[in-house]
Amino acid sequence: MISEQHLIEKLRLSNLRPTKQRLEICKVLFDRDKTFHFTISDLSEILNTKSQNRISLATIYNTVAVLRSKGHLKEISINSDKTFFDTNISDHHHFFNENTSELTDFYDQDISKIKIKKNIPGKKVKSVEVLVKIANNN
Amino acid sequence: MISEQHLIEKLRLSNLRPTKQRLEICKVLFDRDKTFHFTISDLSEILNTKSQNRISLATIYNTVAVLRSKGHLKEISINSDKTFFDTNISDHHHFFNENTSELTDFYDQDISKIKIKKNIPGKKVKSVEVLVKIANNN
DNA sequence: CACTAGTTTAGAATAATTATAAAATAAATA
DNA sequence: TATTTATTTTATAATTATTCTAAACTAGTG
Repeated sequence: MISEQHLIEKLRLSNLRPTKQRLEICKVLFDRDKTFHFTISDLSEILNTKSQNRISLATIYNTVAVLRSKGHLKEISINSDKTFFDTNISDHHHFFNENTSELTDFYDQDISKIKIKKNIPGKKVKSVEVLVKIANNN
Repeated sequence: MISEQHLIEKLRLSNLRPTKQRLEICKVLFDRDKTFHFTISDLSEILNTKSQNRISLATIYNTVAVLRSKGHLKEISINSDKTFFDTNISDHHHFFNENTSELTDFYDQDISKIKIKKNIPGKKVKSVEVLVKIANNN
């Protein structure tokens, strides 16, 4: 349970005005126990069933984009028709179940330390993402 | 330099008729020294400048899809507006340049050995892909 | 309260991809 | 070789996620 005050702080610290819409979206995204993997349409559906005052799709896109740019959400590198986001912004990785298309997190302790020995001159590493594709044994 | 005969074999072994269009596409894809990373629009552009008899976009989509399903091409897990494919179907990894959207391969010798310490019961690891996002220093 | 910069919104625009269904063609059969 | 059948190609329309636009709205500041 995260207080509204906490969410307001979070937004303010990123120079984002705590508007009604952003607070509602943030409540859905961040007031939960477990990591949340979602697409815009997932989020949109939740918001529209949950609350009576509908938030426009453009606002949902805008808000998710700005939260991502401020580092509160992570975009997951998966090739899909829809973009996936993750509320878990720590360095972690994913299992992708090829049978069900479901994602599961795994963390640094679940993988040997990754060290990239090659570097590209003039470029800086922004992120290292590991995607482990899994499927049924049979 | 791959002979036309070799490409015909390749197609036949996958139960694909070696049509004029497929042979032209396969020549572009597989008759090269280095790995080829491409999007449909890249491929389309090459085919249309290279040859006088234009191949329809639908055929390019169809052919790439069928080659992928037969295991001759790999779809790369990147979240982008366009889907990337790779003629290198072996297990290997990528740098993704966020400024130019270009991909660069890197191989096992360029990264410390990856060992996944977590496993999902009843599931088998199909692939481990590492995506390193890079960007300009400034 | 009044101002300003930031935000929301509906709807239009864009663009990748998929679907459709008719025409063309490769392979199989006679 | 001629005929038949199944596959493939094609132009075009349809679909769909995402971005753009510009007007209306609102939060914060003085």
